[in-house]
Amino acid sequence: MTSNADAVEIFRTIADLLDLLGEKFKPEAYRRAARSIESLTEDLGAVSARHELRSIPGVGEAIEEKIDEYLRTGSVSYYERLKREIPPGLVELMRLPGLGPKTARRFWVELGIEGPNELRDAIAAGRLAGVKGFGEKKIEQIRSALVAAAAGPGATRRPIEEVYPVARALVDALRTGAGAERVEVGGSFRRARETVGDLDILVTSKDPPRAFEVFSAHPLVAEVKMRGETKETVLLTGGFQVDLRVVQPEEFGAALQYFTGSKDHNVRLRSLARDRGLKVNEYGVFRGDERVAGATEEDVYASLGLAWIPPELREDRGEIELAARGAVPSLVAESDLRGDLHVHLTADARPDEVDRIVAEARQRAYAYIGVVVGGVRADGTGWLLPAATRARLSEIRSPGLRITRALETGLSAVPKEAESAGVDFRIVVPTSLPSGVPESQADPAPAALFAHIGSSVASDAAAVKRWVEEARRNAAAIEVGPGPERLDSTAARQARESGVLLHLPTAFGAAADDPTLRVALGFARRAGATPKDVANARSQNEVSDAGSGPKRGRKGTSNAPPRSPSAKKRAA
DNA sequence: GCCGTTTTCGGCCCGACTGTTTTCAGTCG
Repeated sequence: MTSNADAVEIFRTIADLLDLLGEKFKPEAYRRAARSIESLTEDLGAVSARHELRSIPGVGEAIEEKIDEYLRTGSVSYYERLKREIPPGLVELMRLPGLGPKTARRFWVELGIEGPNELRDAIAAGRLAGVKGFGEKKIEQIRSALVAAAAGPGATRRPIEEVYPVARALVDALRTGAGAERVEVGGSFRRARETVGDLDILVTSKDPPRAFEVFSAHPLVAEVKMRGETKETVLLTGGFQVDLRVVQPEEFGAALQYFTGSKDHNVRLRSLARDRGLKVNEYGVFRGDERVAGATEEDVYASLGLAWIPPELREDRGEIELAARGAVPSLVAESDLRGDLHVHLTADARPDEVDRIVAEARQRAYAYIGVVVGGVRADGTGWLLPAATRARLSEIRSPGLRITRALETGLSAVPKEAESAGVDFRIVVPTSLPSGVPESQADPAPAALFAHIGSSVASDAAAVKRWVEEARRNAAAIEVGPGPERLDSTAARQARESGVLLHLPTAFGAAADDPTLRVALGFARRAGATPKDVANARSQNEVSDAGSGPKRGRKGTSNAPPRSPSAKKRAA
């Protein structure tokens, strides 16, 4: 069995092994290819079958051959040979913080050390003392890195929704307490990647030392790792790393662009600049010694002949070409949202909860909401909101707001007891009725939305593909956002490219700083979604048309949610 | 090993910081 993730790991390790051999440019070439493969929305096997491997950025003749060999045989002979040449323990060594390929190689060549255990013993035996380039501090640094590595994996990337509150707290502290004028978070957080390895915070300040003081005194900060003139690195409790950089106002745009990345995007930008006789760094865009841009990101891109590119697209996946043609898509934004088809109440909600939801929808100026009135539990039994609450839903009127009722069911599994709910459309969730549970024979309401779909793409790309295909066949939207039950940005891109609309959770009833919607928007934007690609950014009219794509098989008849008579008239 | 509105060969982002140096190499992002 082959997988993209497996191929990525092979190419990453090849890069590390080549690093250890002292190769200059090959390692980056293999890493580049690995990053590209990681962000693919389909299996390498499918790309290979179409003979399109070379269209993957960073994949040329040699890497194409290795991918094909991997797909055929499950292994790569070049990789196997490198592993025989170089002790695998050296890769572990060079991955220790503060150590790199050069140092690991010196241990191997000069001291015969082939792995972490041997290095630990060598340090204990004093064999490093007196070796050129290894002073007391360096040896101590290595010793503690070894101890940390032995204690288990260090700080790993964290889900972006967990990082939101941390980012917010630090940004607030810098704004209010540190005299910082502009404050922005860059890095993969700003690009809305699913996971974030560290935070890069940029500020302008007339008093940098004060910014550093306030920052390192923040209650979340456990340890100051490093402080220079313009940059400070701290570790939070739990080991999460945050970098603070203080820049001049005239550099702010260039610095934000630079520290937002991605690496591949920046490399492309730099070579584009070089071709035009310009130089880009974090201080600005320069022609010789003259700064031609730097205060804003728009200036930086414009000086290179490019339209501004939303951070979520900066992955070198064709966005620079789009920006050169002035064809960057207008990605969906919060202000585009016009409703929510998936509003949950608690199962025992009282009628006044309905009024609360409606008030919130009005406050957001939404045109429609779909409220879940019942569904099917894992054991196959149905549940419904209390009768009085359902009655309130049916009778409540709110000018300009259409209220529809949804039932959560399996793809075809509608429990008989949920029949009486009187619903407008179904939300399909991954469940099936156990044998013996009576299934409704009535014509079910159409499926307009697929939700609660387990979607960690890395773990089961095939399952995501099946759900996207089912959503497409039902002409239903599919939910995108944080958490294991929603599609991530890679799966969202796959859905969008298959012509499936995305649905964003708008977090009814949540606290003002709840990150769910922001993260969902970020994922949708990473997937390249414009308002037209998002079900709940469409007008009520268009949403009512959700069932007008490829026809459902079986029992599907009407569109969902049903159009109001006036909507039908307008559409006609 | 990849790549090309100057190139199919000759480039490949670039600056901050640390430690160990006495002018710089290695690592990191």
